[in-house]
Amino acid sequence: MPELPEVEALRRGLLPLIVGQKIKKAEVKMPKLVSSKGTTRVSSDLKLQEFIQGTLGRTIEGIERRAKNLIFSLNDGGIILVHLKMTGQLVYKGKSGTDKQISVSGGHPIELSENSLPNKHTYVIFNLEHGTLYYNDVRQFGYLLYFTDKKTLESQKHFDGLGAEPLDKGFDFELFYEKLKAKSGILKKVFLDQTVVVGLGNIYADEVCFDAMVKPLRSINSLKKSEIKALYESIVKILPKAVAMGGSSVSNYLLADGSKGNYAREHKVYGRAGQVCLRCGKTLQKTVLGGRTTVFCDNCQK
DNA sequence: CCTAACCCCTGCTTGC
DNA sequence: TGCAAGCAGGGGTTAG
Repeated sequence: MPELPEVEALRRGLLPLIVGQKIKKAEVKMPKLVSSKGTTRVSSDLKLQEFIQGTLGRTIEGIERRAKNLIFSLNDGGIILVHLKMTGQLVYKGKSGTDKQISVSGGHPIELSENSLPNKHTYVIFNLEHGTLYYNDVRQFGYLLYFTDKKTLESQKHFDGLGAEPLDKGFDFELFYEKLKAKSGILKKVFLDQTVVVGLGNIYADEVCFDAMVKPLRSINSLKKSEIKALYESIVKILPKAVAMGGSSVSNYLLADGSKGNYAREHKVYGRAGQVCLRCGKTLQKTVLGGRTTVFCDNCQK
């Protein structure tokens, strides 16, 4: 469930591996993934051709991130927008013999099927000069969209309504406070809707609330300034740490080289309902908010 | 304008 | 053992 730390860790991992490489050819095995996003996913031959032709022979010049989106810029001004949604992966395998995708067990080489690419869930393959970039997505929720230039991307309003970037220098407490106070409703729902601050998903929303000792079910208008300050401090503490640790591999999230992130072991509440609170020892509670499982400590979160 | 419910999809877990 | 229901959740879409 790639959230901001996972997407950012992936971006940083991909940079040295693929920036500067030319796309020799893109193979698309699931045209709907490059045709549209949302719930009405229809394959389009036109979009498929635009994607293949637009990326053919272009060089990847940079990778940026906005919220949980990855933005690949091409040397002719073209852009590939990638969203991993729940189970998307971008894994790069170099041509050098160091990635044989074979492991040795008991002296006999065995194939690691989970690391063998392409696999049954590989839907887009970028053949690069020095290696191959695979897009895998078990549940096919993610998408890769091609735009001829930045203006076209902007005109389609993909980023409209998104809140502040929590890793940016400009993300200070006053900004967060003003944006949060302008909203109403339940704290966690506001975190998940990306309008105040982007990048928190179900994992980090719960982790931030726990760290700040604020219940995720609290209404925005009940929050004291000191509590909002605590939430802010937890966001700017937890997200960079999670990025540095490669994110949380709780489902099938992988880094650019196919390895797993290490932040899952830092989780204090996510996935721990019914277990003891690591801060006060009481049993962690579970509830459902906006259709999402929510875990918190009823004792030490206020 | 808003919010809540539904939906996209597969694989793993749980219960009978 | 099998098989169905439940669950995982980002976020676009739709109904109200």
